[in-house]
Amino acid sequence: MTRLANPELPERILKEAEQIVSDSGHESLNMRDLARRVGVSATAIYHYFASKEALLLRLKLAAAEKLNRRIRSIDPKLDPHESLHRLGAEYIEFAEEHPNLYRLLFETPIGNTPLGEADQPVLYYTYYAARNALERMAAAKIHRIDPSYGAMLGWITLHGFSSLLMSGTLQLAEGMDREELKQLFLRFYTGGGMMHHTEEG
Amino acid sequence: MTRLANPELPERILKEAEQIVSDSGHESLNMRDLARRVGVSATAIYHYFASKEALLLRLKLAAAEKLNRRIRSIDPKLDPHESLHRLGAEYIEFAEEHPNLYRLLFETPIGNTPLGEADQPVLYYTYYAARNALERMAAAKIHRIDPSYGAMLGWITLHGFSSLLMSGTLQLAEGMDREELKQLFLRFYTGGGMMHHTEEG
DNA sequence: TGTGTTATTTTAACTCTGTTAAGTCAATGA
DNA sequence: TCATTGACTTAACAGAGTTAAAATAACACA
Repeated sequence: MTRLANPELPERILKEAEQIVSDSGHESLNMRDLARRVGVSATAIYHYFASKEALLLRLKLAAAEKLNRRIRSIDPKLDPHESLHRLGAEYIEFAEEHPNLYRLLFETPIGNTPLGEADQPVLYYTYYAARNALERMAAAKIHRIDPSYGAMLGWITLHGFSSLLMSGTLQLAEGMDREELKQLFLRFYTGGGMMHHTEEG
Repeated sequence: MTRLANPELPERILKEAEQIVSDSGHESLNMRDLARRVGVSATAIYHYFASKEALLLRLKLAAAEKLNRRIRSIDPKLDPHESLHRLGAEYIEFAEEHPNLYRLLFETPIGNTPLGEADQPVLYYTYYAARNALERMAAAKIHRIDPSYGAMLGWITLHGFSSLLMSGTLQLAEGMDREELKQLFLRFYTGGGMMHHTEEG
């Protein structure tokens, strides 16, 4: 059966695949089903992507770019403290809006293929952004933590929040409000830490 | 071919399956291979476990118990602050020693089966332990954060650290020492937070 | 001791999924 | 015009989860 002209098939495959992953999680991506949706035979995909894993890796990078775009949208003229706060908010909101993309980003050691060197910056963007803010703070002598370690700590807490609450592994404990926890978290993350905060005390 | 007596087959299946998952990750658990190792036909497993997913769920609970045992081993006579610190150390060390079990614990929304109510406490043990310490602190008026929210924040950061660094998604940034980050993290987590710590500054 | 019943396990087989091999067909360029 | 290449398709294999049916072992009771 003759196919109607298929402009930019690889793009259409990627788009549809992202849709599926975003809707249902990477574990339910299925080559045959994907092909059917795109309107093409299953093996056609292999003309453009070496394997399912390669395709997932492309989606992973696309998801990272999507998150990074958000982070880049933060007004660079903000003072570093406010920058950090907005970074956290954007990060968490990305995870809230696209939990399955977030899972794809961090949950899968996609096969055993570690990403190439070239892709690292794409996945480390949050870290670099946080470090940048901390370096500006250090320059202004606002505090004394090492920016590299500090940025890592910041990222760690952001990831903890996003992963633990958004992945569906875990509900909130009884009587807890997610929005409230989020606000508390954001202050905790940029600010005083667990012990110094005064909240619902 | 006659099978030699098979005392407690389900236990042997579980043990072998845990071995595989712990060594290679839950994604590489394979019913046929598992059966072969145990020395039994593939379908024999289904006499004791309804499905692969059910088996993984058992392993997940077993992994949770393993972590909880560690937490319970903490001397209850410690003061709450020291308790929290030890809790963090045990948690992280569990993740370091058994990264694949840790992944099983938090990474898989095993199929769509949310755990039953009865299993929640097993998976929330860390949270309860942290909350208990914070309640003791609150009682002693050491600080004023709400113990429920505080415990959640603590767990979130512990999970962030364990997940981000242990899952292999991510290497340490250049020039960073894992042990150093861990120590810094533990002080951050119980103590002052990112902004108040003085480290390598 | 024999015999019926149940528990335990095996063999065969089905389905679904990733993937490879081989073929079709249209466009293209010498 | 014809060989070559690109963009696909159909056929088919292998591995994995799972079910159905058959075989064997264990056991309870007459």
